[in-house]
Amino acid sequence: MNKAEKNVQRDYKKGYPSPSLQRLPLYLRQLKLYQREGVEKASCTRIAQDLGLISVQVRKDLSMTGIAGRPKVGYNIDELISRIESFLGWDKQRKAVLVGAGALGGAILGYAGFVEHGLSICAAFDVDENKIGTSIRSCPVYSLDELERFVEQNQIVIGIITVPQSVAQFVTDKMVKAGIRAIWNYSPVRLSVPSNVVCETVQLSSSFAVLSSKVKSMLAEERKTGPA
Amino acid sequence: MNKAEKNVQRDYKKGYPSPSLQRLPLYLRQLKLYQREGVEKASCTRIAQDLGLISVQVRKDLSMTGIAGRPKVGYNIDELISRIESFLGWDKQRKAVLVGAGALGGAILGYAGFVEHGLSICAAFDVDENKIGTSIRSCPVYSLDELERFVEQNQIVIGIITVPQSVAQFVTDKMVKAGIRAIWNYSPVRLSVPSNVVCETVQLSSSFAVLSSKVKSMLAEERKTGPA
DNA sequence: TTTAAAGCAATAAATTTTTATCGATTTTTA
DNA sequence: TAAAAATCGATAAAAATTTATTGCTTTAAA
Repeated sequence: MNKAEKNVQRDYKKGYPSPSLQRLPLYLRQLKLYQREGVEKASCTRIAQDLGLISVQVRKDLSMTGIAGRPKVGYNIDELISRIESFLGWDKQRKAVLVGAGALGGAILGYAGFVEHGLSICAAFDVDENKIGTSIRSCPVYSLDELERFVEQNQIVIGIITVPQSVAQFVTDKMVKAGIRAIWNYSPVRLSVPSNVVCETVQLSSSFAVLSSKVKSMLAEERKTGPA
Repeated sequence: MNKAEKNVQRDYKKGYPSPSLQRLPLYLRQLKLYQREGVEKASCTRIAQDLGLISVQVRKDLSMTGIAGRPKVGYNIDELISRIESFLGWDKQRKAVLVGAGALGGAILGYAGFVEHGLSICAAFDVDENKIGTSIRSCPVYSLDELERFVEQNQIVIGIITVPQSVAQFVTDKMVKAGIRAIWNYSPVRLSVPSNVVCETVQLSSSFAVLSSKVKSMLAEERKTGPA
């Protein structure tokens, strides 16, 4: 590894383990399920069982939030939920805009779950004249030209990118210029952003690659041992 | 970890490192970019640079596919592409159905990229009478009642789930019963499937959790050192 | 009241994944 | 034609992540 490569890597600041962070929403969902069932306490053993994990991992993950559990009892569900939510910053609403009011954009606007994660999508933007002026899922669609003004006036923090890959970097630059600080990117391109802006890309094909690999080894297995 | 927990874990067969698998589509995309530019060879150094990775990691990842590179030159791009594609099984089309012809389903049907990954979505299914009989992105929408017959008659391997979480397990069971062997799940529920069926869940909230964590540490950093 | 069981917390071990190093090979340049 | 530079492939080291172990605490049952 040469010096240039080292600098690339060092750009990311060491925080919490990413696999653990990614499991937190699973716990949250399960805990809310318990909550709806009227259960008040949950042990790691129980949570692990219900999620197909093992208890020590759950315990270690949850310890990130600083919660204390009681032996033989577990954690208080209400407290655990609010601990996780505040750990992720999901306890307060963060304002967002979405650019690209196509099918994918519409799907994200329509997914109610994100509201529970503190994501408040205030407006969508597009260049399509037929969409501008309409509402999608009660979210107004404006012209992309108005992005900058809107972001400034409404102190938007998060930008969601659901445009075709050919214009993803262009939209990113516009967002950055407008003052967006975090970008949730649904396009498959690697966006370049300044160091004071964070970015997270959803790679659907990565997920499909994992599935494909599973399929391949399943089929290979069957050729050896015969179909199930 | 008790015995029951051990069995849960052992259910998955050890294959290739999942992080490596997830990077393969990134390489593929970059390589096709080179290809369109008319470039014939690419070194790990170059690929790493363009993707923000380091060369040894790229080299190790690509070695999964069994490709041989030449020192000082790199890999032949055409060959590397077909190696990756065949490694993932993306070189031959696999037939799929999609259940849940809502916004998310429509977005997936509309994403042309998946065709390049060997994913051939033959039909969509829904229970909404207004959708049944129509076409979305030139993909016919049938009644969910017809799923089983269609899967059997057309030898469908993959099922894509884009329904609300409340019916995800119900749809899964239907798919399994019909003979689907792989499920790509876009709902946030953990699906239970028999051991001869593989399943991969897209967790959008996990991605958002990572972004949220980045935002939190960015903001915390700024409170210490002052805004950029 | 004692004993047993469940489960948390902390620490240690194992595993997986990433990164570094080194020798060999190919190309380019002197 | 020899030396230098780039990069592969393999192996070793380091770091990150997962899993195991141990001791202590709380609850419940004998």
